[in-house]
Amino acid sequence: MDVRTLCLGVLSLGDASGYEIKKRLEDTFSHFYDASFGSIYPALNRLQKDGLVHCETEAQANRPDKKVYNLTVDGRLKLVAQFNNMPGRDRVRSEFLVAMLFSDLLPAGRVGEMIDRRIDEHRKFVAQLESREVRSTPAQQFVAGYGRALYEAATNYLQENRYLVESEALLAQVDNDRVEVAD
Amino acid sequence: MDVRTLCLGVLSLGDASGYEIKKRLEDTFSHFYDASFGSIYPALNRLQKDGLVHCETEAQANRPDKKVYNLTVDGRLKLVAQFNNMPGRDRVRSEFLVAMLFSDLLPAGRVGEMIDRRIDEHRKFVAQLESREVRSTPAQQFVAGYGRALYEAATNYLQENRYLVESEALLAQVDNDRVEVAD
DNA sequence: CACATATATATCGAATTGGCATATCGGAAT
DNA sequence: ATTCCGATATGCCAATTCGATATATATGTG
Repeated sequence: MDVRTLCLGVLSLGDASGYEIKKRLEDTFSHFYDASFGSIYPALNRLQKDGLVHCETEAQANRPDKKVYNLTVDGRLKLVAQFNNMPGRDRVRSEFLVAMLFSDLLPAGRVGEMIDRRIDEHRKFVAQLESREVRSTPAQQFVAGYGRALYEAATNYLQENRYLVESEALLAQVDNDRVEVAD
Repeated sequence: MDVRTLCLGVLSLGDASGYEIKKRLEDTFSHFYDASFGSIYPALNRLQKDGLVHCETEAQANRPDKKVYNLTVDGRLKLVAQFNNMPGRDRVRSEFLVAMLFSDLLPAGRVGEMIDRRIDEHRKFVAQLESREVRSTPAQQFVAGYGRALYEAATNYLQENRYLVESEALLAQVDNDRVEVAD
């Protein structure tokens, strides 16, 4: 699933400019997908070249012209065709978990700070999701609920198991002190 | 956090070749990080050029020479220095959830098939994690347990809420049938 | 006996990121 | 008062990363 397909998907929910596509990804997709401007704009250009989207330019005062894209029939067919393949594995990149894995290299207190911050981010995210969930389709509720369930599980896990990495960091610190004394 | 830093991290757990780094990522990191050979080998070359790792070549019969890397003092300092910054946001890419969001475009039965497969993958992953968890450090247990907690939460959520997207797909199918009849 | 999988490194085009440039407006902080 | 930041809007570009392919062989599987 590349950014082109993703753009087709977002556009199937309603016409949008590149900028608006990015915003909708941040609003609705942020917990399971994202894409940068540097990939969205070229993707739209190529989709247009391939006749999968149509573009109408709206002149704007004091801003670049707004280019509003909509799906063509070919674009809609292409989107549907993508779902013939089973979805690939999730790709996750968590700097937080890497940091936790190497928590014994972290300065004392840093691990706790990271976990506190993480829990706070999760709380904010769930609150944000719940504020939007009311007026959405079942499919959107399903995806939002999935995010909520996982963030809640993560928060619980962090609270109940943080001692595993916090005491570890503490012990490493004690070791450091001992070495310094030995020197 | 780029692949170079990641390689430093893996090497801090023990000397390894590029191939072995990839395997360790798949074993221990697979639920929260990955990297391809195409990024690992160039990363190791550059780390060597920058004096952050040292390389010893082991000749092998019928195979390319095995290049075993280990951290230099500078490399270890560099790794520790990375953790001065707070970890960035997790980046997730889930084709599965995109497919669920557009479940009304999927052929009937396909959604259920995708969810069944997904649950099965989660079950296998948890089993694999548990088989390794016994002989690991608290930090490794923490990270593995995080993965287990999230996969279990995801499995429960899927089982309890799949009706949201399966009935949706069903209704879309009914709509299609109606259109076909109307034609 | 054919085929997949594991071992091991390397290259290369294509995809993607993230920062910068451009231009203006409104609101918040100092 | 003024400076600075974020929102709006598109686009370019270097650096990074992916995914497929090449090369060569031994071992296990159907």
